Amino acid sequence: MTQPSDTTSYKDIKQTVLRRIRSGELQPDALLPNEQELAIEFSCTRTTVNRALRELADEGYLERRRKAGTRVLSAPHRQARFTIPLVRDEVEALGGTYRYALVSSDLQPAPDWLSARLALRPDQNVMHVRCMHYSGNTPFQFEDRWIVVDSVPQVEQADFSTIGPNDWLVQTVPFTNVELTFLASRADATLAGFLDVPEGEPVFTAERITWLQGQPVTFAKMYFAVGYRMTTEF
Amino acid sequence: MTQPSDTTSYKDIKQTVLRRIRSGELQPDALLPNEQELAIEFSCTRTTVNRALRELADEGYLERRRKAGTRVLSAPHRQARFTIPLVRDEVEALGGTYRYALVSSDLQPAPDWLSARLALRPDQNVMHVRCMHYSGNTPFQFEDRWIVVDSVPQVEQADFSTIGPNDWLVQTVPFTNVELTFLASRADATLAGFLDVPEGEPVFTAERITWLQGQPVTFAKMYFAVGYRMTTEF
DNA sequence: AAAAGGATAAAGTCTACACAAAATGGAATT
DNA sequence: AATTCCATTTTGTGTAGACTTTATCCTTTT
Repeated sequence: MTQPSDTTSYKDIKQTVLRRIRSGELQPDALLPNEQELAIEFSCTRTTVNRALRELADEGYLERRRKAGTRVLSAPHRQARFTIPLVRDEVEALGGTYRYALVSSDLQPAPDWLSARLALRPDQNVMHVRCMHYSGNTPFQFEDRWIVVDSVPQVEQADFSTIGPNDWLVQTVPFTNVELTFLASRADATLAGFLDVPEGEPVFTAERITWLQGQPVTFAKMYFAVGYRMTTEF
Repeated sequence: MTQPSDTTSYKDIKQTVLRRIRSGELQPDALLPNEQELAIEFSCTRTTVNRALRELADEGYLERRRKAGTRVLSAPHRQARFTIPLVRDEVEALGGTYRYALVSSDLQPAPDWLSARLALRPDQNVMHVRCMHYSGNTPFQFEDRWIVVDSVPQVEQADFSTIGPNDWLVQTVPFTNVELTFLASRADATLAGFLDVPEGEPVFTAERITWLQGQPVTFAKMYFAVGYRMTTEF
């Protein structure tokens, strides 16, 4: 239908293999024919088969091991991919007008819990920034962020009154590793005030730790407005 | 070090390009040389360059368009990949003993909100299953699930007293599309009872809708025990 | 029996080349 | 000035073949 050419595409092979898995023709743990044989079956080259199987493995359907061959994963560990949007984009995508406001920003020694979490040496300084993100006049997200001064010395000169710490960091320092956590937390008095919700309200929360080649860069807690949903399709 | 051969691998190219992005040598929005030119620079074939750039694009660093070329994404929309674990695996990974208990299961016409959510015709029947997942004797997750009978007729004969509806579905019906949502909800009296928490407690919640080629198969709400954290690294 | 070693099968990747598909930017037309 | 159209560039994907790497499985040795 869609392919005017008469050759077998790696996409065709992916589809066919997927169909065989779904139909039960290929049971969990079953060993697939090797690339050579599949190439003959689909009358294409091994290169094409390789790409198809490689992608299916990447998507979590198959497991491949040299010499051992390719197997159907018994419990396909399918992965949900969340694209983490920038707050501004998210607000605007929802039709709102993005507005940013700095709450506080000060330099201080890292509190113990943070030192433990980021494996900091005692007495390392951090910049503590708290800020609000609004959609129009409605609170959208309260951000509570710590930036490790030793990893980002420029932070001492940064002015967070007009630019959010996340935007500033993205422009300023690269990062290599991220740990992202979602959880539900309870609004204490302070948070309830910022988000304009009753105290005790459940608040969807994301924590994000960022490293640059093993060096901790920043820890952020993001508290979302009531009713926030983090959705993905796959 | 690791590559004994003297050829340039697509991995080398990926690393080099990533380094250039991180170092600022390649600014956001910058246009990369085309594959031909890069192939000459790295003294390898265009095929190899293609694979490197294709993967970097897939990982969210680059944007590629035919004829327009390859650009550095200004805000790399890096994606978090959550591997959605089976409850049993998750409990056992945390060192607990998994235990399952059926709460209720009955056949009924789909409630309006569900019909709307899954685009069901009026009067379609669903199997409503509620069950608990424990770690030892501690509640771990309360699952509230609806299964569309027209999509999975076998469900009328299924016995959910010993096997969880999720496990049963995985074994029985394939699926093609999933929508996954995370949110924070408030424990009402019923839920508080099941999870053994005070009423009003914030509860981390996941909703999952599954389709098979456009046909809605099942809708599930999973309420997690207090303190649950969904974490990923990337 | 257990450990060590080696032949071999399977996936992993590279080269070299060809043609396909898309979309941009400019030329031609209205 | 706007629109249509088309040549050209750039990525996308396929073929054919070779060599590399890994790890399994079998054989041999301890």
